[in-house]
Amino acid sequence: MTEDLMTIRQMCEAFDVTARTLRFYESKELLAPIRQGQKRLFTKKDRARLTLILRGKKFGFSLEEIRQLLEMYHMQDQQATQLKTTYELAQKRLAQLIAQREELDQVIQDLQDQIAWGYELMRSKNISIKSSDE
Amino acid sequence: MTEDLMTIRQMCEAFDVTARTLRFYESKELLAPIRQGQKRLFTKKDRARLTLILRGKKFGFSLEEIRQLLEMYHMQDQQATQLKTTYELAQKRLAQLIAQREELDQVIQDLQDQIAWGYELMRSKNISIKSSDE
DNA sequence: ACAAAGGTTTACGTTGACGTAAGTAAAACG
DNA sequence: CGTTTTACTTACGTCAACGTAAACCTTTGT
Repeated sequence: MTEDLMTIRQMCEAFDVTARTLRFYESKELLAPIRQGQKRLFTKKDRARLTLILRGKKFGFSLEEIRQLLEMYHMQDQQATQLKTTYELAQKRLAQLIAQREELDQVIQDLQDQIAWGYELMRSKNISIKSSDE
Repeated sequence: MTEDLMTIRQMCEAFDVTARTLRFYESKELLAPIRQGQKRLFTKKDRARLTLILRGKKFGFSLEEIRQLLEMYHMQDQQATQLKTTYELAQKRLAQLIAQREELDQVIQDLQDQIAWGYELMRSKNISIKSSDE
């Protein structure tokens, strides 16, 4: 049962990141692996956090922004004020994300139109298209 | 009719970017304003491109990636090979964008769940919530 | 016993995307 | 006609997010 602990190397392989990255995240207080002597041991909690970190990164959140969002996960006993602040911050983020999705829909539409246009252009020039396997 | 030309300062105000940014984009061949002596004059085409650049940036495209995508807009007379390459590149991008949208939907869902959880937590602690105007 | 494997800290290097400052030149205004 | 305004080039600075190298432990297999 005590074996939900992972070494740094195992983490690297599981999440496809470098050891440097994990140590860097720790230095920025995004992760807090426990220590066995010198060595880091990453818990389930660390893995959950890392998943969120990597997900956040895909959408252009800075590490500092991610750090703030991560706080929300562990505020059970914190002060009310801070909780409320984070709650409001989360609301703002949500609004941003929804706006971002609308824009993304637009970008996808634009690109699809362009592809259709390019397709016609290619047809008119008799360029064979095929899939891509030569 | 020759007045779809804008100075750098006008561009800055219209798009809320700095002059440095516009010159930087030119140096990276993302923009190609015409010159009147030393001075840059930005055409409608430049503005269309800048719109796309800024839009692309919102979704984490690097300037180099954006540059490649921009090529598609002006390939009318180019070689077929290049056209085909770009066409395929656009297809890949499209797939990426759609995947990104799916992930974004997931992030939005997660955040909404968290907000609901935080809301309950706050209710249980009798923290007043209100809108935010106070 | 000892070398290879895996881990550590410390610290300088790098890349992308600009910021910022210095020093000119041209143009528009009072 | 002098002086602000606007713009230009050149070039060094910056910040985030790591990469990379050096120098060092410690365990583990043979």
